[in-house]
Amino acid sequence: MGKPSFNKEQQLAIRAEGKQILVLAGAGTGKTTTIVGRCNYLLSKGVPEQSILLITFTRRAASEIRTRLNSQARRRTRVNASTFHSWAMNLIRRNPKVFQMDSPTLIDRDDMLTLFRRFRRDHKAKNPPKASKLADFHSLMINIRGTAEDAAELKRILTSEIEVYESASNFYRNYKKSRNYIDYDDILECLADRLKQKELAAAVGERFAHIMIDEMQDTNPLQYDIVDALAPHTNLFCVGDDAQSIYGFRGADFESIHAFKDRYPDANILKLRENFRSTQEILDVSNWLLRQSPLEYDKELLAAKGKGTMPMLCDAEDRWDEADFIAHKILESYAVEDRWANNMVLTRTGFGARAVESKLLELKIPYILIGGQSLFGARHVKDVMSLLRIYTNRYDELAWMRYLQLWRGLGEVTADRIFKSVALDENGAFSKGKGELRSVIQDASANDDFGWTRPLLKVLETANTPADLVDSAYSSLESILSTIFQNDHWDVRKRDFEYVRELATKHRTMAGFVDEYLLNPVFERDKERADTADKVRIITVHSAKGLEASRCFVIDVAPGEYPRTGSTDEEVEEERRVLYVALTRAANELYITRSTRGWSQPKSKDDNDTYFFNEIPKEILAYDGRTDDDQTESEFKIKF
DNA sequence: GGGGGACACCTTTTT
DNA sequence: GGTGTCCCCC
Repeated sequence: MGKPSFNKEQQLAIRAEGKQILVLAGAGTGKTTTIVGRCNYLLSKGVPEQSILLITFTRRAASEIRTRLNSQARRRTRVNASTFHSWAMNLIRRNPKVFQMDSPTLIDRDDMLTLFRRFRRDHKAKNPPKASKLADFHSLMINIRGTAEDAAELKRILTSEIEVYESASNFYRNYKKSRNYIDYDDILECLADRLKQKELAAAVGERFAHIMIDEMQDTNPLQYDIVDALAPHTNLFCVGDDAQSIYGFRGADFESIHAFKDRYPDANILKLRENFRSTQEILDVSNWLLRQSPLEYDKELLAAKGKGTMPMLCDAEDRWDEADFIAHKILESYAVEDRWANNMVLTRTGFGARAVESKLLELKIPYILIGGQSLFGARHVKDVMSLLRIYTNRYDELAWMRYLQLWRGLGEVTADRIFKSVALDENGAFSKGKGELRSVIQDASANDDFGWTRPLLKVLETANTPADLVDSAYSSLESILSTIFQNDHWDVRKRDFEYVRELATKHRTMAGFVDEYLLNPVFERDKERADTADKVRIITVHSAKGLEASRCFVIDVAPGEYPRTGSTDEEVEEERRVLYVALTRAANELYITRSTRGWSQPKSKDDNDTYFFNEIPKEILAYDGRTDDDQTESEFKIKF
């Protein structure tokens, strides 16, 4: 990240004129560099920092950009780099009247699933699908701004089943509304709907006169509605690559980027073609993968740095053998390079890298795992946060239910009764008239057989900085939590609260803190400053987009996994792009590993037929059998 | 009404 | 290996 230098195409993009600009940039062509360059260019022309808004799709990408901006400016800039969600949430929080949202409580996917589970229980007769399917369906419907039928078509749901999905969706929507909850999708929906008002769109567009959007291909219809509303009032600078569109499950359509010119007829479209990241051999394999697609990506990346070593496909016996191979390659390289962080292990799923993780642990190789469970998704943290959520919003039913059930002998039915008695009036409406939470709890404490009123009263006495509240909540729940988790790594879990407290010190209000931890999740094992530490990175492909490493291991590239068994044609293509993103993270060395006996064995013959690497030409990929020398063919009988 | 044991079923991906 | 769910007993 030294002094930035740009090639011709990048310079053109950085200085491009026009109200709407789209930069089509292949993998490794310096997208982030260009965005940061453009940003600095605008600043040098006198554009005020706070009128620049930089939108990314993951919090990781946002913080990456922020870091680069800060290091170049040698201070904290006031350029706003954030995800669509956290930017929109801030707008809404600061303007409750405009958005008609009076301090709503933000709920996460866990809460969402809890509600859909409740629906399933109450509607058993309808034989509803899994809560996660109901949730995905609802979310997709909102994100494509379509009807239940539209969502059903994308999800291949039978017409006869739409009704259940739709009624679950309605239940969920009504529930949120009655309790003043908003979820991730509501944040964007609320903004998109309100921006239909021209004056508001003009005001927001004026406030954020330059909006830059990274990974434009991941924009879904709901987000496009926001962009479209602002487009006449702001300057748009978008960067994207159709071949890296991997968020179809969230409603993004990779072809929408091709329609940019139709959407904005005066748009200025530019291209970045030169790849600075990888060796030609790595790009040859990546290019080959895209060429096999029936879709015309028209993408042949050319390596600016020329030739290097041949990527390698490695067949291991099982997951542990695969992990062993990777760990030893890393150890070998460390002996020469003296740097762990040159290595990145790319996994498709959060749990897929478990074998690698334990192997690294065993060999004492430092690593961080990115994209796993977030700190605030951990049960014990949610338990403590439920107490603080009640403090913030006494009508937060989900928090009450979780909190009350911490007590032994206090189950769902009793919890529900208590919640109703403290938060609702006789008509089931919020009991605004019942007085302060403190006096309500005090009244309840008279016949509290369990002791649930004590922590609440204690928290209510606490001076209200978020850090003090976290302390107070934790210390009053410590004994009960240590009992609950006594056989479940309590000693490890309890250490998390120090970190939660530290995070809380950065916030002035509890509501702001709660928002922040849901919108910018902190990853459990990401705690010790990922960016500065020298560690091997184990990361999901989705989180790795935009990142690179000198040596990459793409694991579990086996039949039945790439593409996944039972994928539709569209899904197969999305998975091809997922693999493409993974391959193009590598700068110098690329290892593609798979095992014949893992958890994901090919489930059918089809898996072998559709497998992406079936026909890979020998000339572009080296091969390591990992078994006896005479055995050159894997058990899959892959033509190689 | 709550707890606990036995069972099945998984496992995308992010905000 | 973990989690959700069902069912039976206190």
